[in-house]
Amino acid sequence: MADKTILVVDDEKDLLDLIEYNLKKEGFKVLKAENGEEGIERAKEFHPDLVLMDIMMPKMDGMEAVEKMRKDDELKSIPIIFLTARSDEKTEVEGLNKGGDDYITKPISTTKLISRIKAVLRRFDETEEEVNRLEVHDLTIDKDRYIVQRGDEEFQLPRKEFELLYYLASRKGKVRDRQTLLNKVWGDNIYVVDRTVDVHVRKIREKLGDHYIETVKGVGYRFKE
Amino acid sequence: MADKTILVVDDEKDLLDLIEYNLKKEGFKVLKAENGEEGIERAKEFHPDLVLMDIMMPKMDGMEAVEKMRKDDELKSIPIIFLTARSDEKTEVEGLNKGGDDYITKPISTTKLISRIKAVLRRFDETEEEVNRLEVHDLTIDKDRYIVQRGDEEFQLPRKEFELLYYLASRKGKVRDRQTLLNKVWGDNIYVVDRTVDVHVRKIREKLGDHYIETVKGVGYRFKE
DNA sequence: GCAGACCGTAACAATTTCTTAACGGGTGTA
DNA sequence: TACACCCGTTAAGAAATTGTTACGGTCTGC
Repeated sequence: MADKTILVVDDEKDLLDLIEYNLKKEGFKVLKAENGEEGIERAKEFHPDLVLMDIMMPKMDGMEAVEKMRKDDELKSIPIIFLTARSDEKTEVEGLNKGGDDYITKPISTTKLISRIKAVLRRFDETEEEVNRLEVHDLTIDKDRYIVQRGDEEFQLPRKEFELLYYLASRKGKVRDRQTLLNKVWGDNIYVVDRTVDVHVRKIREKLGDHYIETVKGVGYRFKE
Repeated sequence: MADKTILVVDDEKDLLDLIEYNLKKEGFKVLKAENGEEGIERAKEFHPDLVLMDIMMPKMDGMEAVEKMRKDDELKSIPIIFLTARSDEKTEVEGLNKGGDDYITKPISTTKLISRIKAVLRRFDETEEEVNRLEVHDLTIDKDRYIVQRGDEEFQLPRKEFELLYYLASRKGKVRDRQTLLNKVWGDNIYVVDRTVDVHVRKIREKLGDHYIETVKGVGYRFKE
């Protein structure tokens, strides 16, 4: 939980400072912004782990800022907690629809604020954690941890091997020629001899056994269907 | 991405409604079912583009439903995302080699859910192009996999044989002389004796039987109409 | 800076695929 | 029947492709 950066967006400077003080005491890093526009700038620059956003603000209000963030690929996955003065159910619903992940009314006790923040961060950590897994045959290929599991065994493949395996496994059955593999796994304009793919395939087979990746002579490789 | 239909299967009505609401807001069409059995019925009827499937359900649980779907020709290629409660994740998911394409633990933020759905759809869009598949007589000639199927049999033809077969099969009934076949399958400026074609035709016949490619004496070859 | 992991490359071995050439059978025709 | 033409079939060697290993370079963590 430590080391998380939180962006606080509020036009009331006193409140901003108060929140900053309390968050820092809890070990968070804090960024501040005084309106939506500035908030988005900060977010783009620093990619905070969470945004605390006031709804009522000059220049660009919180609602609008959040809508923009949700449309921005860079920012759309950052969790947002709304702050508002009124406990008004209608705005609450609207706020959540626009893409907020939680909603807090002012005034709020700092302990409650902190616990909400931690709750949202925890939720995001968890979902983030479980998300990139692939189950093929008897393998679990976990892209978040860069680990391949088979039963109780765990294989720690080097990056390229892992990514090659992942790419093929996520297209189970489809043949891909070496050039395509290089483009997709190594990158578009990387100059590498295509036999490099062979060597990596061999290393994967060496570790996992050769019954996963099939060779299609004259064409390329394929993850076994 | 728009216009995609998503079938959500979950026994918790509230959650079902919440997910429906959020998916519709994203422009998806939504089908709902409250247990596995109903889910399969809906899937058969409407052929959704993706299924969001809860694992723990009464009547027929998600695991069982997915197994059934994977065995059903009509449904087997529909991508499935599992939903699972955090607690039973570890045990349940290990038995899931059957055919989930992803899974997500509850509770989940809607933004995360949406992004996962889009990711899976994107992956399937990319890979699921029916264009490269040819169905002739009792054969399926799949150029993506470089595999020929007949019923449960699979034939892995060498490249030239495969390409020759594919070329003829995709022009079912049309006769092509050897020179044309060489140009089209071997390439324009390849110097090869035309009897080579005969040998390849023979090999194909040897593997698949001789009732697919017909000889037209004095002219060339033809895939049987 | 050193050890070790990782990556790309080259070289050679092993394997598969392709091509050729040769022979034989069938068919039609003079 | 004899001949010409075309295709089927086979086997051998050529060619292409991949497997495997080893080596140097780079980067990283200690």
